[in-house]
Amino acid sequence: MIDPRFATLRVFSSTGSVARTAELTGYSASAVSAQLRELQRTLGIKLITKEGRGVRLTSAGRHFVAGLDGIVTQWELLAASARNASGQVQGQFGLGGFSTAAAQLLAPLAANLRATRPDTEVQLIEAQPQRCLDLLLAERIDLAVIVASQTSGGSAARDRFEQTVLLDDPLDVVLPATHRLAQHKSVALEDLADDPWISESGQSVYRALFVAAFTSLGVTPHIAHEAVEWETMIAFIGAGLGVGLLPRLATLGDAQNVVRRRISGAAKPSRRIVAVTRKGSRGSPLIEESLDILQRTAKDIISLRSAEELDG
Amino acid sequence: MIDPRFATLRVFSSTGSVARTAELTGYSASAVSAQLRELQRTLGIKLITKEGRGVRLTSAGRHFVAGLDGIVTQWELLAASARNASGQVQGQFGLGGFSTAAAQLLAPLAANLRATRPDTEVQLIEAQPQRCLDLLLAERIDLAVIVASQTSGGSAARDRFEQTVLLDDPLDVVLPATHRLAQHKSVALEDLADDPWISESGQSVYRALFVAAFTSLGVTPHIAHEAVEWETMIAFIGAGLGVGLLPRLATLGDAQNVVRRRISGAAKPSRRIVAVTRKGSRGSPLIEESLDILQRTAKDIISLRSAEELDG
DNA sequence: CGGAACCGTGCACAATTGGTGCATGATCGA
DNA sequence: TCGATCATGCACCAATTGTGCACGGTTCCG
Repeated sequence: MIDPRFATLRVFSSTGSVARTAELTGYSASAVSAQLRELQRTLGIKLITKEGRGVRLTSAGRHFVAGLDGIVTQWELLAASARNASGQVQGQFGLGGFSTAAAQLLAPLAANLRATRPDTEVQLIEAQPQRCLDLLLAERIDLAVIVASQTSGGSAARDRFEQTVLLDDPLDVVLPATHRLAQHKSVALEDLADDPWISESGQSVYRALFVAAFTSLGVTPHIAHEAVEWETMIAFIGAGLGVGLLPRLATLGDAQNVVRRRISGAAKPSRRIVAVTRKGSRGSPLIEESLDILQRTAKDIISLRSAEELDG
Repeated sequence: MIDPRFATLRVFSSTGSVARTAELTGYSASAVSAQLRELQRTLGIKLITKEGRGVRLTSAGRHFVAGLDGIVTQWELLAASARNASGQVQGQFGLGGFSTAAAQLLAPLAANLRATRPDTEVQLIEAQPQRCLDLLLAERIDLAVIVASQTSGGSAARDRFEQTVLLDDPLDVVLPATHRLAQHKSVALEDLADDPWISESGQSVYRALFVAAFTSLGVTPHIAHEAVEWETMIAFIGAGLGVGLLPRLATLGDAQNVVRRRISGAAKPSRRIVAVTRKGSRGSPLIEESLDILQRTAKDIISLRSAEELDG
C-alpha cells in the first residue's frame, strides 16, 4: 500500500531469495529483480549483492530494511486509524492459516464475516506457519493463525508482527487399536519410549514440537516412518507400523484400527496457537472484530473440552 | 520519494488549493486533482470536500496528514542514514532562499558545493519564505534559507521542518541625503515617527518586521508609499519621497542621494535568518555539509560587521 | 443583476512506468 | 560433465499517470 516495493523488499529480507519472493508476492521473478534494482537506483544505495548463484542483502540493505519495518508499522497504524475513523468498508480481507487452524478457527471466522460484512471479500489461504508470515509481509493476507514457535520469523519478527494467544492445543497419542496400552484411558510418553514412532518429515513446526516433547523427558524416540499428511500418519498407525502424536484440534476422521489417548505424566506437550497480524494493523475495525471472533471461538473449543473432560 | 502523492497532499494541506499545489509541485492542476482522488480511493477515506469554489481537507484528512508528517519524517531519517552509510553521491540537490539570502549566503554555498562535489547537480531557486517552505514539502528543494517568523508554516511547521539559526540581520534606516538627520551617525526610530515611510506591499515577511519594529515603540508610522523591490524603495527615498528600513544584508547598490544609518535607541529591530530542512533530513551528508558552510559564511559576515563597527 | 475571473474536475489522448515470458550466463550438486 | 537452479537482461505488452482543454459552479465586482 505505502509502496509495493517495500513489501517486496521485506519479503525478500525474510526469504533471502528472489524466486521465493516472487512466488510469495505473486510477481514474476524478473519483476522482483527489477523492483529491487529500481529501489536501489532511486535510493542511491546498494541493497543486495551477488553471492554464489543467489543474492543476499548488503549490511546497508539490512539496516535499511530494519528502518523500513518501523516505517511500515507506523503506516499500518495510520491506515488503521484512518479506516477506523471513517466508517468505510474495506474491500478485501485475507486470512491465512495451517490446516487444522484453517478448519477449526478460520472457517467459522470467515463464515461470520461473510454474514456481518457482505461487502467485504474474504479470502482464505491455507499455508504453513512460516509461509503465512511471509504472506503477511507480502500483504497478500492481513491475519494469520499459526503455531507459535521461536524459529518462525527470526529476530525481525517482533519488529514486524503482533501476536495474540488463542489457545493451547495439547498433543494426544494415537495408538493402533491392538496396542498393549490401547485400553488405558491415558498414556505416559515414557511408556512409549521404545515404540517405533511416526512423525512428519522435514523441519516443520510439528517436527520441532515432536522432538521438544521428548527432549524435555530426556528421551530420544525412534522415528521409524515419516509422513506429510496426518491422514497418512494415521493410516500408518492403523496398519500397526508405530505410534504417533496428534494435536487435539486435528480430527481422526473415520480412521479404523486406531485409538486416541490423552497424555499423562509430568510433561504435557502442547502447541500454542496464536493469531498474527502485521505490526500496527491492530485498530483496523476488521482486524479487531476478527480477533474478537477468533478468541470467542477458541474459548468455545476450550470449554467444550472441559465438558468432555468431565464426561469422560 | 516515498510516494509522490504524499508530497502532493502535504503541499495541498499547506496551500489549501489545488491550483497552488499544482504550481508548487510542478504537476498540472488536473494531475493534482487526480492524485488526491486516487489517494482517497486506495485509502478508502474521504480526504477533501468541496467548499465554495475551492476545496478543503476534511477532519479525517487533517488527521491523516498529521500522521503522514511523522511517517515522512521517519522516512527522511532513514533515507539520510542510508545515504550516509553508503558513500554514494547524491544526484540532485535543491536550494531555496529569498533574494538577499540567495545572494549573500546561498551563492557562496552553491559555489563551494560545486567545487567539492562536482557530481552533484545543485539547483538554486529564489522565492519568498513561505514559498520556500512549500517547495521543501514538494521536495523540489532540500534546504532553504529564510527569515524566521511565527506566521510561516503555521502550527504544522514543527512537525515538518527543522531550523538552524544562521544570523540576526539588523535593520538600518535609509534616508535621503538631504534629510535633516542624514549627517547623524545613528538615528532613533522615534525621531522618524512623523516622517513618511516607504514599505513593502502586501503581507510579506518584511512588512511584518516593519510593523513589529514600530509597534514595540508604540508608534504607528505613516506609510506613504509601497514598493516590491528594494531597488525601487531606495529610488523612492533618493527622490525624497520618504524614509525606509533596509536589512544590513541588502546592499544599497550604486544608489545616489541616499544614506544608510544605524538605528540607535532601545529597540534595535532585526530579522532572524535561519536555514530550514525537512524534518529528518539532517544526517544526510549533503545537508550536514551545507549547514556547516552556511554557518561559517554567517560567522564571516558577523565578524566582518564587528570589524566595520570598530572602524566607524 | 450580469459578467468576468477563478477554481476544481472530467475526458481524450500521450508518455512513461511496470508487468510478463523467455533466453542467457553463472553457480552448485550429483 | 550434465542438469538443476538462480538471478537478470530484453522484447513486448498492459496499465498507470501525466497533460491539455472544455465545462460547471462559485465568487467578486461593476
